[in-house]
Amino acid sequence: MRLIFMGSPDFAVPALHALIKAGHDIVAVYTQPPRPAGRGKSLRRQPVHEAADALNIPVRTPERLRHNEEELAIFQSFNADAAIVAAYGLLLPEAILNAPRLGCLNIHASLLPRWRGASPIQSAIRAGDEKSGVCIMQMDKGLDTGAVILSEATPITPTDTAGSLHDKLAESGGRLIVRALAEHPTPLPQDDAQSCYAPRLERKDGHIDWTRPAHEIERQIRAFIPWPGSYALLDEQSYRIGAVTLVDDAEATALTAASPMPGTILDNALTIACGQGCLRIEQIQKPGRAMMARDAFLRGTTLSKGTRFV
RNA sequence: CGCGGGGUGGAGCAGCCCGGUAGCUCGUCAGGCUCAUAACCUGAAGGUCGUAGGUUCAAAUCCUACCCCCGCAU
Repeated sequence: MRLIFMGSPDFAVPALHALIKAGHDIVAVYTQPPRPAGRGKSLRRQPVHEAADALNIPVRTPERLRHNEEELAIFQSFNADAAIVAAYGLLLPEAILNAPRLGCLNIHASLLPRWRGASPIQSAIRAGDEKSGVCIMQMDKGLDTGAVILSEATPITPTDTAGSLHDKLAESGGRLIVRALAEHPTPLPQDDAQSCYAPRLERKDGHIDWTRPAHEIERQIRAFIPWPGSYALLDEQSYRIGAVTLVDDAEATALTAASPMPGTILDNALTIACGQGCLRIEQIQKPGRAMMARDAFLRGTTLSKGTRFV
């Protein structure tokens, strides 16, 4: 088929490659404009942009599509059978949605209607969901509200991070979109009553709230790897926490017998009191340094017992 | 020229501001003590202090350039 591909981050790249491998004709790629990124703040092209360049596919990077008649005309002129959208990052106005013969199909990294929105992968892990997945939907006006054409579930393991799950789902997305175009399954409307939202994350969301239960903090830390990461403050400085393990109930009960304030360091093994239970820091990163294991960290850092992360 | 923090024996750090031939904790190796040990004691190996220049009688320490790593920004 004659397709327009719209996507930006790494998540969308496997889908682009899968479509090409399946023999589809990608007549144009839409992606976010190059943005200042990385050290040096130099302009950097989106992963999809890089991939499209490597494939010699024309790339368009409009700042917006709403109220953009000029871009709409160009979009229509591609005369595409369908547009495939994967984490593009821009809202599509109705005129765009209706332009291709088969409309616009979206690859979304959750089992809709659960986790509509910008951070479906992180949200599923943080909430403790047992599975996540990918949905192909027929896009409509709303935010991730379109009827679902195909879906594929992926279990979330106890050691999954957003990074590891992302990679599985991105690949799943590539498989599914190819199937959707080949099989034309009947779209199934979403049950809005079962929906929930996954808001766009900010750096600040990574600040660990030690008053929450230990198991929730553990999930957040995995959910926020590699971004935005989780951190705690000690002496005005930000320490990134890379991995923790839950302390079993018996030990936790003994360690927290004195009802320490959440965030308090309980022993010489970096065990931290939480709102409920406690957990042990396994990987930690101090300012300006690389992530390191607990024992390495403790060798070069003197922490008096009783100090508290905030 | 976006801002800031780092690169010191295998690991993590101190020393740098106030130049004077390298220190701490741990690891490694050997020996000792011990029923035994991740415990303790003794000893040893291991570093061109990121790279290249410069200043100086003398540079990890001051100056210049470059390389690599980390954080802010999505």
